[in-house]
Amino acid sequence: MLDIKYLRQNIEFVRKKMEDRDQKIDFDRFLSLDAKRRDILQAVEALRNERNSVSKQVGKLKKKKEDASSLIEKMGEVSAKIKEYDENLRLTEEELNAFVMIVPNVQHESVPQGSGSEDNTIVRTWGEKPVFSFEPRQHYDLGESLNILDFARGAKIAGARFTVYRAAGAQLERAILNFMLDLHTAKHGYTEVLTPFMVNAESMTGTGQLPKFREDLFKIEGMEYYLIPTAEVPVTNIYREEILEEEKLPIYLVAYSPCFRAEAGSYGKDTRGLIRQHQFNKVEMVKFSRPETSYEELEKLTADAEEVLKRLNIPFRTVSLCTADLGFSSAKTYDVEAWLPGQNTYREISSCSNFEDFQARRASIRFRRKDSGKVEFVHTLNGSGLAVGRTVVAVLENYQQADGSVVIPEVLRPYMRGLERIVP
RNA sequence: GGAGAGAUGGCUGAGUGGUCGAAAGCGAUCGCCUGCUAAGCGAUUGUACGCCCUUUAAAGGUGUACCGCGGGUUCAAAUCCCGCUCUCUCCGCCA
Repeated sequence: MLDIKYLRQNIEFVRKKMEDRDQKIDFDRFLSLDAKRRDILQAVEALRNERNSVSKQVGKLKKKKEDASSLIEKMGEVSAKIKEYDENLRLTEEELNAFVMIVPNVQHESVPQGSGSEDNTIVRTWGEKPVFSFEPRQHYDLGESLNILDFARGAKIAGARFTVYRAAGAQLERAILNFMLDLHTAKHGYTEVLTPFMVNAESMTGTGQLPKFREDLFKIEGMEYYLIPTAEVPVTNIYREEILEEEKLPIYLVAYSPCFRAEAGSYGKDTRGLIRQHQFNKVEMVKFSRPETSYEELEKLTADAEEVLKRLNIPFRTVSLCTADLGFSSAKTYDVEAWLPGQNTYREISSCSNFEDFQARRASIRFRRKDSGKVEFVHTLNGSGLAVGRTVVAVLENYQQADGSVVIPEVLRPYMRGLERIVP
């Protein structure tokens, strides 16, 4: 969320930024709520001040065994008034809070203006697209004919958008996952964490899923637990309501987790295959940084995600999301898109974002400056490193052979007991 | 699931209705002392939100709130009452 003070003082700037994001937000209502809140606050604080000082006098009088009944009577009235104002204040703050919680982040100045994914700008492309002497097949065909992906049985035991992996397929998923975790921990300086896969409402609010995107989440019935849609949620919330030492920054964490997404409103999109599932595995990188280095960290984070594809020798391109595609909490996002020959297109396989202090303010994640002793919000960043299921898709499609087999990329072979090829 | 104990500042830990934002100790920072270090001495040591002042900064002044969370009693609550959450101990069950 945005800082209320910042919003108050830069209302026209934010108004313009939200127009660029095509967000219709009633900032006049914000201004009036904010003014109302401060009016009530001043009134109630004056009353409290009176009550505090008179109550002290009462204490002194009673000690001297003198009469204080008139003061007590008067303060009874004051207290009743305070109660009234408090209720009013609570309602106003609730409204104000509800408003601020649904205002998206202010995008960075480098974010391209646009009205759809066609306006995302291509930052770079890497790799040689493989050339096939045959018509390359889509991953779900390959997966079924190799008997490593079973969509029918996934649907039977759970429903649409669930898949059973078997044999070399299950092994490939696990190999990719371990390869990525090892790369990020050994070469990129991340510390691995393993978190709960269910979280409470406070955590979901901290990273921005709640209150606005409730319908995208799976909730446990009868309990205040939500299944995580990404490890970003538990990992970012590790430091919720904490003040960190400046020397500890930047903090790099990497986590494997399954991700659960209701995919509300995606009917008809990517209905076949592994691309869009209710449950998928992901390796997620999360950073906590000082504000002045967060954009530098975003570049490094994106490079860390790209490195996975480079080592797998899968062609990709990186795009900077335009205002229309930018997520609610993000100030700037790069999507890394892997080349999928079967689909003859690039598909998102990683999304790397700088949230600046947007999540940190919601989650109250702060740090203390060493020289001044001042407390400030950290900047949080995260990026997939990578989505595992989609990486399986990319491997199958890029490494498929004329005979229907799939060659295992060399870096994955140690994770698959030396297996070089998946054959029908 | 049953029984009991507890939750106070960066940490340890006092505080059972008023002078408590909170004793004491530790730690930290600054200063003094000192050939260096240690010891010693002195000072400082939370966060948030308002208001005043100010260049919409910083600093400063001032007020309010916060002793796990939420409510209640009272002129007045860290302290009394109710509910909740979490932690610990014992018993049961369990991967």
